[in-house]
Amino acid sequence: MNLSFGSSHRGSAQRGEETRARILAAAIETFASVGYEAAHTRLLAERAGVKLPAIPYYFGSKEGLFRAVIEAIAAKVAERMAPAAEAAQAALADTGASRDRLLAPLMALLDTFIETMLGGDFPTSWRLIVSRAEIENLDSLDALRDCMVRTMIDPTKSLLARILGQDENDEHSWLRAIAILGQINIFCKPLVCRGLGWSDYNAERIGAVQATVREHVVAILASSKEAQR
Amino acid sequence: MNLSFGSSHRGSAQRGEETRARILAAAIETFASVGYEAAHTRLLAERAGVKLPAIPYYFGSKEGLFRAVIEAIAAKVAERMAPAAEAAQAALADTGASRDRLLAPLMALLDTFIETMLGGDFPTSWRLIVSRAEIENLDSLDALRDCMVRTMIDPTKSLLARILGQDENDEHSWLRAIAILGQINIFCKPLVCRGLGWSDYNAERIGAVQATVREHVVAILASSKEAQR
DNA sequence: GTCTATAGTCGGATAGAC
DNA sequence: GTCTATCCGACTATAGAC
Repeated sequence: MNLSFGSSHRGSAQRGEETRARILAAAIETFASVGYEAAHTRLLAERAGVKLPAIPYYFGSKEGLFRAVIEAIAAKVAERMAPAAEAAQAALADTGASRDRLLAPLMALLDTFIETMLGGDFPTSWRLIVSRAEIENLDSLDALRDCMVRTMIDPTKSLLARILGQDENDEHSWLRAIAILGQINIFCKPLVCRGLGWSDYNAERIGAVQATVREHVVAILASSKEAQR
Repeated sequence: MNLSFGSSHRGSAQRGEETRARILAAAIETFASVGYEAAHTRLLAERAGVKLPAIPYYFGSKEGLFRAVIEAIAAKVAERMAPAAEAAQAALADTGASRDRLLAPLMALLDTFIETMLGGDFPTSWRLIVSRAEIENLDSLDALRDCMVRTMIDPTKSLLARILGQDENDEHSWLRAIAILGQINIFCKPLVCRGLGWSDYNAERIGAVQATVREHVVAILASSKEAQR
């Protein structure tokens, strides 16, 4: 009996890695659905199909596990945003860039962000952790916050300011960028999704959100252009 | 000794009311700063300057206290929004209302909402509880959610749709209203406030947020009007 | 109406066998 | 690398004195 142990000396390190991954995956779901405090170690262990001591063993502590969860999500966001973020940086580096040369990467950045945050690769549970990150005060959340500022807020602000021919360090430039990103952010809330009668997002619904935001951004840029004349 | 008891038979009920109010006020601060789970009854009692059993005595349980906190905040929001919400309802009831007859209450509604959420009457701690309400799943939060939908989302959606001459029940009308309110919502996050280098909001900063949102709403309405021609 | 004392439960982390 | 068993501290709520 217990044949699987016949070759256990070979894959033991690998089995450890797999256990670690299983705990991490279950922890993402659990922290998202019940929150940090209510995600007791016993519950986390049960959902992962491991015994309780596996958590301190692999992650040091409950907060160590949460930190790992946050880093995994931030890495996924950064990976999905990378092409759009690099295109934005490239356009900004071009000091003589035309309006259209700047507008295209801005729209791509916003579209990709919506697609990343609402799309199937980014399950509802992840959105909840991001939402919590915005209000909770755990040190573990810094990684996620930095990721958001670097990949979204800063490029959006700079592209908008450059298109409008304004100083990108003006307070007004920051306010405008934050307001525009607020339009996307609010759709990450499950309350809003449900309020629309949507159980979850799909390609069509994501497209509708993208269309709405694009329409608003185009309008904002158009009216400011008019005001300049 | 203990002279204060000399006339205790007269004001005992009143003293009870005052104790209740003190617990409620301290609970608002505490739930906001550390969250529901981490706001232990011992901490709540200590912050209120009362002994622990006073909480189950006056509010039944910890969640009863939280429910009372939520209801107090929802009542305050409803009170501050009442004049603007009524003006919006009145304009919507006027089936032949002109564009300007609808635009003014819309702007007043948004301005008042910004003023309510970011102003001094609504301290940072309250904003945090509202933010938590959007993601947490406690039954106690329904009162606050209903208040927000009734006083803000629904009138904003209807006014925008009427101004644009569109069906207010269209999905697009909802998406537009939610996106616009998302611009305000994002400024409620302490992370955003701090990110702007602002320790807290003041009259000047609230004015800057109002100006940004107004500018965007005007642009959105203007460009849609153009598209209709 | 408010207190002290305590009951009863459950939290995270660890020691040590296998 | 994973398990069983257990520790110790902290939690909410209540009982009963004053």
